[in-house]
Amino acid sequence: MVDVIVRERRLRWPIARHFEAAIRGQTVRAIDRRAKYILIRFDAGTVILHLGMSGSLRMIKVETPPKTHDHWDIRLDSGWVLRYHDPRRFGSLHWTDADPALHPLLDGLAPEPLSDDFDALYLHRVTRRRSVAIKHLIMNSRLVVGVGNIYASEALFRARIAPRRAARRITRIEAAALASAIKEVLNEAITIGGTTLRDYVDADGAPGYFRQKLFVYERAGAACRVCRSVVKHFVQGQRSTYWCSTCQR
DNA sequence: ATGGGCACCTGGCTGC
DNA sequence: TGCAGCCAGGTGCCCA
Repeated sequence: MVDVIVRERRLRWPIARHFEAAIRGQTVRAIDRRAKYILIRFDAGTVILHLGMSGSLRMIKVETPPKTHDHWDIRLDSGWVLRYHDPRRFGSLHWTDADPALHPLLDGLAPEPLSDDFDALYLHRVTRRRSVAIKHLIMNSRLVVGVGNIYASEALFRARIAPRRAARRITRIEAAALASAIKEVLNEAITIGGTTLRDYVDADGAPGYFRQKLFVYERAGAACRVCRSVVKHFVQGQRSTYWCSTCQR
């Protein structure tokens, strides 16, 4: 049976008034994930949470005093607490008593990138008749999920595709290379614990080591690890893009 | 339907 | 040392 303490309701969306009452006294049945949303399933419904840019979850003992930006706790009978910390408050916390797949935040999300549903054929199909830059497209969660700003640049580098290319100009062969590159980048990053740029740590406090594997992200001005040309940087849709104009076409 | 831009925040770093 | 300005790992929403 869990108890819930909310200290700060003002996340990306305000935490609903009925949130605590909805889950108090229930038992956690399963933990799942859809795109970057974490799902905590109870008998009567599901908690849907997102870490945003700066959110983190930690299991701590109940007597540990909360720090600044520790916005909510889910307290377990065992004396352990799942505590959410998020300085920028871009994360979110929702409750649904319906099928979470039908929740507005999850309904309409693209297939899981590591599943068989996400493949060359799918990616080629969704790029048809779209003029948006390919980098922008692979960060659109209705078409591709799991690819944030770092992995977008990295996947395009591996697929040798220039980030500003119009999606509709991507060939079948390139779509295949890109779908593979996305799977590869995500799999490798997950295996070594993600990407720590500044302060990201996992649940045990360990940093992710994918930063050492980055080919272009945050390497502007440095030599391309493949061809030794200078890695370039520009701002695309308010986000930093990094690429090698020799390797990527 | 698609695409572009903005919004939500704090903190860390840089340069004056 | 202080402070202003800029940038950041995400993504939904509004408007053209």
